[in-house]
Amino acid sequence: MAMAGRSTFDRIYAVVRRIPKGRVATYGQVAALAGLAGRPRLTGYALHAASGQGGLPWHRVINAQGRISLMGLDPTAATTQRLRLEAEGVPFDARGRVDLGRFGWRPRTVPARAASKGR
DNA sequence: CGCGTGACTTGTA
DNA sequence: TTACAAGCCACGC
Repeated sequence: MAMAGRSTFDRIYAVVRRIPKGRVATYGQVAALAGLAGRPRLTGYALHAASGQGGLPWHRVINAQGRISLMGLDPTAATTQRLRLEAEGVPFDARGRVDLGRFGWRPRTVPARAASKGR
């Protein structure tokens, strides 16, 4: 049993684990999917608390600017994050940003042909 | 229980 | 394009 008292953090972890490989999600995106719309900071907080958790693809979570927030906090971890994403096929541009328009995660994918039309 | 801080976001200048 | 301010909630002291 256990599991009854799902903490806010656990919900965030569940969402992060759902991010497919080769895609990235923003803190706000994760927060919204976790039922915490409007509270993106909690996502960052949860990830910080999960620092060291194995199996958690925390590196797939970046900020809305397509940038790695850890830059000013833990440059070392930021480098690791970037390397992991590049290894999964997520490229960074010269300014160190990811094109969320192409590599941003799209949950509930495929709105029929609406999306397949473009491209 | 109160205050400050923060892996954030959005809006305005 | 960058910089500053306000809103938001959980954790640590």
